[in-house]
Amino acid sequence: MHFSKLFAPTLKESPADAEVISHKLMVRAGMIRQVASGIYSILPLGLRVLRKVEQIIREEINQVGGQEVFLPSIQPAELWIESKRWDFYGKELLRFKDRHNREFCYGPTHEEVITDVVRKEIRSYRQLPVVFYQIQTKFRDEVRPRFGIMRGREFMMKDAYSFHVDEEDTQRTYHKMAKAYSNIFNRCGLKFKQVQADSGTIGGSFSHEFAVLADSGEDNIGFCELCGYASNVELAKSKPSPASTPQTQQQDLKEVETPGKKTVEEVASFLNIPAQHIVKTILFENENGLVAGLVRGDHEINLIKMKNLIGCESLHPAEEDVIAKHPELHCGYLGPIGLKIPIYVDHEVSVLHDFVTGANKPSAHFTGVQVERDLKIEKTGDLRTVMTDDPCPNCETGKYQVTRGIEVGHIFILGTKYSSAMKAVYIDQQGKENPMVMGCYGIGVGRTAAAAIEQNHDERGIVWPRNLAPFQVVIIPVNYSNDELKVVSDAIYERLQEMGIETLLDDRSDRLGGKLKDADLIGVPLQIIIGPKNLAAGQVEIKIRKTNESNLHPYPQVVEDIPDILKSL
RNA sequence: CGGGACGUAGCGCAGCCUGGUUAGCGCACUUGACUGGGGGUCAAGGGGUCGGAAGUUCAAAUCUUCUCGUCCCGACCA
Repeated sequence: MHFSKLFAPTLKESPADAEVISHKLMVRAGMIRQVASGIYSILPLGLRVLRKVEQIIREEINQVGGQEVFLPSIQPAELWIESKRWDFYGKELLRFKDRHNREFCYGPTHEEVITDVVRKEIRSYRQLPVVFYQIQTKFRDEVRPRFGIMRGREFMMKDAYSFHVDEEDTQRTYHKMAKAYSNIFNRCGLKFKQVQADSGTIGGSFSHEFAVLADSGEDNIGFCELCGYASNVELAKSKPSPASTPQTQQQDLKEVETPGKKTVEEVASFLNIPAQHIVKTILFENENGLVAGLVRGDHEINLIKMKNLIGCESLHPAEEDVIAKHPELHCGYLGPIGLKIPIYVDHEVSVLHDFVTGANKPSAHFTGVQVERDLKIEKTGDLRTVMTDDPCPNCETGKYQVTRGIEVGHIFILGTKYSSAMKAVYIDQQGKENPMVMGCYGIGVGRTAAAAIEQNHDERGIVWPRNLAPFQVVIIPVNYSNDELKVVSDAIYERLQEMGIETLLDDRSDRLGGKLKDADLIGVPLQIIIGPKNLAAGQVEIKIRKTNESNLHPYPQVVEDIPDILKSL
């Protein structure tokens, strides 16, 4: 490709509306342009990268028996009504009507459609298992799209679905798929972790996320370097402390005045005690009304764990106006004693003695609170979000590291949720009808490319992992209008093309500085710089983008070495 | 959905508070010349419904109201 013919509108300055580095660099490198909030046009350089990701995905998913299909982006409401998700999915589902006034949606995911295909065509256990996948544009009307292509509303996704006779067989495919995912992200040159994850609204029995470790990630990942345990903090288990016996005699319950001291920090410094000796009470609302969660003052309560412990349908932090309807509730002075709603307690609280809680009246707290003596507990369990340096729940001496992660892949075992609702059944060996057991496996294609930039960039621009680079080599003649430089540049270009190496020839009339800046920005792994002085000495300069290392090599022999140099990167 | 901010040339911004001829700057763009190893120099140019609508005023980029768009924080989220 000649650079003069490539549509790569590079920018010197970062766009004002970009926040994270991958977004800035993708726009600056001329890979993408925004069309509307969360909706982007992918320009040639961007598409080349996405195609690389797609191809890697195809190869690995084919390898584990996936068959590629292409399902409609527009889906009829009937299927979603059948699966009960038409009402459940909410505003994120983009809905509209056709000219006959029939309702449709733009597919945010494709369980319904693929299940519909399978139920119509597959009858017997002999035809199972099957794995289908597609790479398709999805639309989710996110409340807040951000970070460019990383969290767009419209986005490219690989989604795969598997159908099985039973859970055990589903697990076999699930594990194969997990391995394929590891291969994919390794080939993409990413540092990632496979972590336990919440299955969210897709539903199902268990699931793993593939998280690329990067500060700009929106998830928190907890992992133990010693034993390898890794989980999204949404459900990362906390290790219960052993029950302790009080060193002195139990204190008596005592009410103290704490005017204006509402936060844990304020109360801790006012009473001159550590935050660990305070227990905070957090109000939530579920389908049955208000409930309270208790965690230690220095801990954060975890909504998902709370929901799981209660076993309720929905759970969210109590709204202010709901709290306002209860005159006995005083925010800042909430406490479990005398509270007339179900109380759920973190197990770290249950081993405490002589702690402080709100007194359920303005400007007062209790000290000397004892769990056994003073609290009426609905249930105790793991309620808090783990933090760095917390003990690992899985091994003896390990500790949690908590870092940010970008969720690039997610795999689920769905069970029979969709097959039951939509009657996707097979006949087993006994001639009996059973719902198929399903698995589902997604990868964000654009997000994977963006995550690769988050992990591989420097102050000059993108440093593409070799397998994702839009071009492997860029040839930069210092002055292409100089005949000798042009002849050599063209010759190298021709030869590399013959060798099947994706090469960009910067034939533009720009000055060298500009061409180098663009090459750095775009992130092509190898630069071949051809200048008059070096060439007169029979040499060309080879520069490695990643390390900025630059070496002179004899021309023309060096051209034949390029494949090896690339492999060594 | 709650809170905050922004919208002026392709991009990045100033001007607005305190209304007053032809609305500026940098980059980019066009033409020419000189240049040619990290965005060079000089000269000459082109490009604007100041997001939109209504209002206040002798006069609106500037003040008011409404509206649309975009971004940030939060809530939410395969």
